[in-house]
Amino acid sequence: MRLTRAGEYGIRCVLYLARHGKGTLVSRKEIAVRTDVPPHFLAKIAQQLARAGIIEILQGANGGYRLLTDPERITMLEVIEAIIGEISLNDCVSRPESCRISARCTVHRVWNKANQQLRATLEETNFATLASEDACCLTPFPLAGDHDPSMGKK
Amino acid sequence: MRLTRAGEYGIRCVLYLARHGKGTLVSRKEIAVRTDVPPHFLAKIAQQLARAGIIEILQGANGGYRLLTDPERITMLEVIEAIIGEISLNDCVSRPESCRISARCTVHRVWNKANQQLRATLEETNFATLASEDACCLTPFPLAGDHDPSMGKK
DNA sequence: TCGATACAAGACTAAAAACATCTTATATGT
DNA sequence: ACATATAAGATGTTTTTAGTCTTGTATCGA
Ligand code: SF4
Ligand code: SF4
Repeated sequence: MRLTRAGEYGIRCVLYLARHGKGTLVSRKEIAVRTDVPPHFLAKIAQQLARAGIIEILQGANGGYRLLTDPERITMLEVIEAIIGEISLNDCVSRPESCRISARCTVHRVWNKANQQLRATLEETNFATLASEDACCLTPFPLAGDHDPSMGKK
Repeated sequence: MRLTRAGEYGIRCVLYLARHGKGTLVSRKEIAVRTDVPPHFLAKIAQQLARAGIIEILQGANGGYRLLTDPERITMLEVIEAIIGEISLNDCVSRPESCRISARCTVHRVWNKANQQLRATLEETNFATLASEDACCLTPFPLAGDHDPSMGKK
């Protein structure tokens, strides 16, 4: 009953990009270092985010990732489900046919309700809100100026 | 982001017992067969439920399990957390120290809220309600009379 | 145009968790 | 005493998670 590491990393990535604004290109290395995510793992996560239409990936020298949408139009639910698939607290929530009594199961109804409620809460939260509040989801210290010359360089 | 099988099985076990009422002794074999849970797996789950004070286990010939509390005083949250531990949607919810920025992380606050909400929903649901509604969480067909001579026998 | 840089894509591996079973011991009713 | 029932934990299998590695492709700029 917990988020996977990949999901957490996906949120960090999108949040980092959101703080830089829609359309700003940021290198994978910078994101990886600043959000404390293994670079190759981030690559895989980014690909899923790209497939979901949340970010765009630019190849080549000076390549990187950038947000395709305004941060306020990206929800936590979107990002998480792009990475780990649709949230389902119990197997019978996403696949009622997996349990033959699901149609008349009172427990099933509770799970459905809880699941829907959880998804709604995550859908209410957008990345503009997350990024604008005073706190931030990044690891290393120099954050304010957004331009650390040591970043983006080997 | 899902319940484990053990958690699901624990709920089935308690619900089956709840339908028989507090204090009624039911053999492990009967519960296992009727709720479609592997008998040895059920044994382990039952031990956790016993440690949590939800059921009592009687050894010896004609042994079995029985509910210690009135079904209306047992919540889904209790049963689930007796099996899988405290619900925690993200690692930082149960162990804020696992992420050094949790104190000032906006994402962390969303998880906390969602987690609390989920636990509240499960806490609202008790087994008297679950057992009294027309549907039931059991697998085999003969349920009404509660006395199937083929059960409890080898 | 060539080399350096940066990401793509998927194969591969290690570790952990989930799921289940097996074995030996203990308790109880007849 | 014996049959029956669970206790407790060791063991085993499978699946998922987490992370790395390798080979290939795209872009920039000297
Ligand atoms: S018994 Fe009810 S809650 Fe359990 S898996 Fe089946 S439908 Fe879902
Ligand atoms: S960055 Fe925030 S949400 Fe992510 S683990 Fe740390 S505290 Fe939790």
